[in-house]
Amino acid sequence: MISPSSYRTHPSPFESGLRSDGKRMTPQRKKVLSLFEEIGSGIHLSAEEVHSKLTISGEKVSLATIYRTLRLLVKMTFLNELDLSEGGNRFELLSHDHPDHHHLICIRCGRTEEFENNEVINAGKAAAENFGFKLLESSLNVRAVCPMCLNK
Amino acid sequence: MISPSSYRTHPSPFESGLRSDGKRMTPQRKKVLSLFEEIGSGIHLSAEEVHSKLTISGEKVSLATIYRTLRLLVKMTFLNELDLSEGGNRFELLSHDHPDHHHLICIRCGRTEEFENNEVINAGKAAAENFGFKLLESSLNVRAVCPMCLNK
DNA sequence: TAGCGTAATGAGAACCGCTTGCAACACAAA
DNA sequence: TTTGTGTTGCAAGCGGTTCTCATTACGCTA
Ligand SMILES: [Mn+2]
Ligand SMILES: [Mn+2]
Ligand SMILES: [Zn+2]
Ligand SMILES: [Zn+2]
Repeated sequence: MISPSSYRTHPSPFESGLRSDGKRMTPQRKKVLSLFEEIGSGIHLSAEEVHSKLTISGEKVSLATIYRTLRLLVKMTFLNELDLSEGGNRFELLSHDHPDHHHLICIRCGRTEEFENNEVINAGKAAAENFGFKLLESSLNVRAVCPMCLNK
Repeated sequence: MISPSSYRTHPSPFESGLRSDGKRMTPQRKKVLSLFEEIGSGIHLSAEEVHSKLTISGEKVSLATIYRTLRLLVKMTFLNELDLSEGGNRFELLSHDHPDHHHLICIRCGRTEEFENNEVINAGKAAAENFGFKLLESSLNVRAVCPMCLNK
């Protein structure tokens, strides 16, 4: 008789990515990626926010490990790292439907909206090409004040 | 007879801007702005770089004063502050011929090229408008690898 | 399923860019 | 010159991130 635990379940893309590189799956790594997958795309969290969200829901992962894991997840292209300025870098689930979006940030309250724009993508491509650079990524940050912060 | 020192020379825009705000002109402030004016626009210096350039040319200005002065010059719109990522913010002379340019940065050696693109400016305007935000500024940073860093 | 080699973690120190508190200093108005 | 207050230099402090190192634990192998 085959016990339930002996079923060989498909390793997740995360797990197989790790394995193929001599790295290991750990509960901490699972928790960090799951957090992003549960809250979905369009949310931009700082390392501290990831830490406190996990802590609040009873999971204990040290801040050092969170930083290490975020770096790893960015390198593995599960997450995207954003430099929106003001209080630390932020991370978001890399959504394959909206890979190249940009950000509109309220400098007062931090509210962040996303938008897509092909001209911006093309502008980045064109600039890199003109100077003979190999393009990696281009990011447009629009700093502004949101309606709520405007009238008060 | 009028002695040479009694000629009242026109105060610079910098000096009159300061005066009109109850602030004072100081040798330190002159030195920092002069450095930027001498090297011209299109050069992006970190606070540390400003400090070492002044130190090398025999001028002694403390790093704290340099940070304070850079902040002041940004507020007075003589300088522009850039967040190109990697090792501290950078400052450049605000050139009135190229006020709204963008940056192409080599992530290996730091080489930075400037380019202008109206579609990008319009994309920022449009995004702010769509969400009812009041636009402050928008900056496109293109991260790439320069030709020199590519072949080695 | 126990043993083992090595990757990963947690805790805290260190680091980096930047800001701030404070006493000494120096512009500029009278 | 005197005086008031803005500015400076120094050193301590701070927030975000990385590093060091002893301990833990993943997962391969027998
Ligand atoms: Mn986003
Ligand atoms: Mn520039
Ligand atoms: Zn707001
Ligand atoms: Zn380069």
